[in-house]
Amino acid sequence: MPELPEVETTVRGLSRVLDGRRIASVEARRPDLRRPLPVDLGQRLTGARVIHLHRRAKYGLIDTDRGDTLIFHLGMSGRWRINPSEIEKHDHLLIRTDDGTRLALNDPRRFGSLDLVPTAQLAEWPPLAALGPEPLDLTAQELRRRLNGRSASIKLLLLNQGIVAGLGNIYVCEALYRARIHPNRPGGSLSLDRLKRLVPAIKDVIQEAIDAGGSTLRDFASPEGELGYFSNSFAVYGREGLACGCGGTVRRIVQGGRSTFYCARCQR
DNA sequence: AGATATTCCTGGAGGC
DNA sequence: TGCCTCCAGGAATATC
Repeated sequence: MPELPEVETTVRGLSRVLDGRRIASVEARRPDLRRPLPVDLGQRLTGARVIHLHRRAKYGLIDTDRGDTLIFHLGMSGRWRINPSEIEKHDHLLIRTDDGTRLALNDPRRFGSLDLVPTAQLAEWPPLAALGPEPLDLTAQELRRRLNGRSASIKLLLLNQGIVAGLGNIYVCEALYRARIHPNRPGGSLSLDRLKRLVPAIKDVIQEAIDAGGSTLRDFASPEGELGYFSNSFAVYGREGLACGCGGTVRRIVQGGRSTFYCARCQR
């Protein structure tokens, strides 16, 4: 499931083939993903030159010299394929550049999105404006301020993109494990000392995953198609019933309708 | 306002 | 083998 590290890996991969290139053609093969695609997507992108690619939380941002930014979100199952040998089922958007590179955005579950926003108005675009800080920029003091007064579990609060932006289920589970914090702890009750364990744990797990080129669960592949390998490094995620290094056993509970994996012995 | 539940979608896994 | 049910999950939306 693409979280921040997978999106970062995707943006870096796309950057290698898109940065500086002119978009020769755009083909939307269906009118919507989770939302309708911009009706003028092809018209506004065709002929534009890509001048910068970047990322905010789990959004990939492609700036063009026409003053527009193409914003993609990979949802649950989205991935970009570069120079695919053939069009596959669920290739919803096709882009060809002036040097003949072909890109296909493939998203079977269609939880992803595509938007086109004037670059000058990016900061005010509601989905971006609502985001909390990047986890790699976070401090314990800032997180404490954002958790202050919140009674919901730290697990669910870390999934809230308005508090910290870019974390998903996998990396929240892994970060809480590394910080030895029980996922059910009310977020507002965590001491500054515990947040001083948690914030570096978040940064470490995110950075390690970026360095590993993104993890792969079922359906993530970096744009070139090679699989990331961080999933081999999960300490708790998807490991229900297996042993923790402390001698405890990894448990699975459901919070907010989604699975949380943790060790009840070392996470308190 | 915050907490909680529901919704979207497909493919893969597991049961029988 | 085939049919069925369940599950995965990000974020918008609805409801209390």
